[in-house]
Amino acid sequence: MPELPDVEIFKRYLDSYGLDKTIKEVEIRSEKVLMDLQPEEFKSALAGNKFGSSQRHGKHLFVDTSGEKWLGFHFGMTGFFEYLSPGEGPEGHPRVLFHYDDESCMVYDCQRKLGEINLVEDKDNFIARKNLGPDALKEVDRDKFEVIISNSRAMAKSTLMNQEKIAGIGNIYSDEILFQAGINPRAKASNLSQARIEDLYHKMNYVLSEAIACEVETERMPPNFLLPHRTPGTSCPQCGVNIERVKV
DNA sequence: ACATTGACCTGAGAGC
DNA sequence: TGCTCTCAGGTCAATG
Repeated sequence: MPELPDVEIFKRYLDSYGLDKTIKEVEIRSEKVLMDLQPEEFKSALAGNKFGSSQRHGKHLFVDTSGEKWLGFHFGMTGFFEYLSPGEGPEGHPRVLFHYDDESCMVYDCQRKLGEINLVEDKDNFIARKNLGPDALKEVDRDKFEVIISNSRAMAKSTLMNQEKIAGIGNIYSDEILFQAGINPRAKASNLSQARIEDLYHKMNYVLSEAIACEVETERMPPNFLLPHRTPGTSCPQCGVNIERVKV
């Protein structure tokens, strides 16, 4: 669920509530999301520090800790941040809690524990190690996009979702982008005409930036978006036919 | 190089 | 009410 637009909203949320405050203590309720990181190492790397600027790459969010390392957040399928004012307790599935010295708190919540938090020495290095492609919104221009698509022998949907080719797009938004472009998700990427690819490029930017502008709230999205009508049994926002589900 | 499947996790909701 | 089953959909590894 957290794809590029979601993570961008998480970034803005953290930027507005969580930066420049001293971290008093880090509470770890699930070591699972720290992967192979030692909890004590994690805590000591952060205690007394502050979150500074943050940078998003695809579905990853990197946060300056004013220490030697950055924090790398990934949100899996169910991750998000929740800011707690002093006195408020966490609800839901808090996994890691960053307690500030003013008694407020930034919570990393991840119900299914498929997300992860890493200490990252060098984020470019991290991106390279993970083989992440260029960020879909910031680092892919028209020409680069055309090369990526026309060189991919996979299905259009798989190509858009492949983080090594383009970083940031997942199941939901690949569907939306292809829907807006009128392209069958099963179509072979390299078979698309240049005109189709160019249109697809604009639709990718349109969908992603529109979703961010709506702060990822489905109710606020344009009426021609498929996203709020993904469940089978509802009708197409553009032509009215019943929505059916196919597995791609 | 790509498709497919299952594993990882957990809980909300459906159905009985 | 309470149980079990299905589903959600990001990433990775194994297999074809």
